[in-house]
Amino acid sequence: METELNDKQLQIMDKALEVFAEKGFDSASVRDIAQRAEVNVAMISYYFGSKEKLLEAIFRNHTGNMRKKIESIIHSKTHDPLEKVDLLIDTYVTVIIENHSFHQLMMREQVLMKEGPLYTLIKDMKTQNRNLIEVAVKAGQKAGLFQKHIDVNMLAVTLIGTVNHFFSNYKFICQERHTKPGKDSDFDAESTEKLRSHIKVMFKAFLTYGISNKK
Amino acid sequence: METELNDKQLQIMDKALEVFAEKGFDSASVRDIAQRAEVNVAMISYYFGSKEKLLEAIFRNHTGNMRKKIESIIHSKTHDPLEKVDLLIDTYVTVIIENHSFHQLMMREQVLMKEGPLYTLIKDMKTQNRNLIEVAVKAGQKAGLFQKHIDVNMLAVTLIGTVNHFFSNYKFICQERHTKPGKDSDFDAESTEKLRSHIKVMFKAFLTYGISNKK
DNA sequence: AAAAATTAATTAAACGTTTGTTTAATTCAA
DNA sequence: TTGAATTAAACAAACGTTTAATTAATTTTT
Repeated sequence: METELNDKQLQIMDKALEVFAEKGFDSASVRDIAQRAEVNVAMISYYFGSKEKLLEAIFRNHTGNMRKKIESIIHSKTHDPLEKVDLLIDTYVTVIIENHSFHQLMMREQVLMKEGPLYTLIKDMKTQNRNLIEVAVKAGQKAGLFQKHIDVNMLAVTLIGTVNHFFSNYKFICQERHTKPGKDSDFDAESTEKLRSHIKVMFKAFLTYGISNKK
Repeated sequence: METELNDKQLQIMDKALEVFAEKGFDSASVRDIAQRAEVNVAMISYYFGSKEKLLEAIFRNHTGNMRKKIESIIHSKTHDPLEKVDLLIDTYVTVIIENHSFHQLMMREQVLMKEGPLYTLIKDMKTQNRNLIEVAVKAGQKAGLFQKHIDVNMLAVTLIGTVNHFFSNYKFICQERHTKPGKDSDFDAESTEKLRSHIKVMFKAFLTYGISNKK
C-alpha cells in the first residue's frame, strides 16, 4: 500500500497543501495548484487520478510522518511521569507549528468528514494521541503521583482542543496587536510559550489534585 | 443597520444554515439551498443579494442572539465565584448544543476567515466570551478563593477549545460505539455530562491551586 | 366599494464563468 | 523505438447571478 513518490509528485503535494490550507479544499482549484507547483493541470490527474486522491495522498504522507514522531516519544523512558506529560505537551505544540498548513487543512476538513479513507487516517491518529496520553497518565498513577479519577479521553480532548483553538484564534489575537502570525517571531515565540506553560500548569494542578506534595 | 426579516427570509436562512453546516459554505450550492427551503433559486439573490450576503445575514442573526444570552448571564449575581464558573461552563456547552449547525459552520469557516464583516462579528463574540470569564475569575480572586496566576485569555482558550474539540470529535467517538450523534440520546446526554463535569473539575483544580481548603 | 395603477413576489430560462477531468498530440528519456 | 512525461485544447457539468415575464398583493384613484 506504500507507493513511492517521485520528486514531481512531492512538489505538487507540497504546493497543493499550501493552496488547500489557504483556500480550503473545495475552493482550491486544480489550476491554482498547477500554477503554484509550476506544472500543467493534467499532471494532477496523471499522477494522482483526481483532486480528491491528491488530498488523500497528502493526508497519507503527513499522518504517516506524525505517526513515526509520536511512536518515538512513546518509547522514550528516560523521564518521570510529570516530565513525560510536559514533553507530550511540548511535542504536540511543536508538531502543529511544524506542520502548520496541514494542521489548518485537517482542522477545516475533519468537521465535515464522512466515513472513508481520510476518516480512517484521522481516526487512527486520534487514537494514537489518546493512547500516548494514557501511557503517561497510567505511569503517573502507578507511581502515586497522579490522582485516580482521570478521564483520559477528556484529558486528550482538552490538550488537543486547547492547542487547536489557540492556533485557530491566533490571528484574532495578533490583529489586536496590529501584527500577523509569522511577522513578529518574538511575539510568536512568547505566545506559544504562554500556551505551553499554561497547559503544563493546568495539567499538573489537575493530575496531582488531592495528592500530598511531599518533596 | 438592523433590518427586519420576513418569514420567507427566515425560512431561507434556516434551511441555508442546515445545508452550509452539512456541506460547508463553498460546496453548498444556491440550488441546494433553494430546493431545501422550497423556493426558487432567484429568491436568494432577490432577498439577500448574494450567497455571501446570505451567510452574513445568518451570522448576524446568530451572533446577535448569542450576545443577548451571554449578557443575561453576566448580570446574574446570585452565585458565588465557583458556582459562577460552573454556570459559565454549563451555559457554553448548552449554547453550542442548541446552535449545533451554526457552531459547526462557524468552526469550519473561521479557520480561513479574512478581515471583513464576518471576521468582526466573530471577534466581538470571542471578546465577549473572554470578558465573561474574566469577570468570574476576578471575582473569585477578590474573594480569596482562586489563585492569582491565572491567564484569562488562556483559560478561555481551554474552555472553548475543549468544548469545540469535543463536539468535532464526537462523531469519531460515536463510531466506535456504532452509534451516531443524535441517534442515542442517552449516550449523548451521558457524554455531554462527562464533558461538563470534566471541565468543572479541571477548572476547580486549576483555579484553586495552592489555596488552602478551609471548609 | 370597485377599478385602476403600482409595487412586491415568484418563476423558468438564459448568461457567462469556472470547475475537474479527458483527449490527442508532442516532447523527452532510456 | 518504446514508454513515460508534458502540453494545449476541448469537454460536459455545475456554479452564482441576471433577465424578463408573470402572478400576487397593496395602494391609489375614481
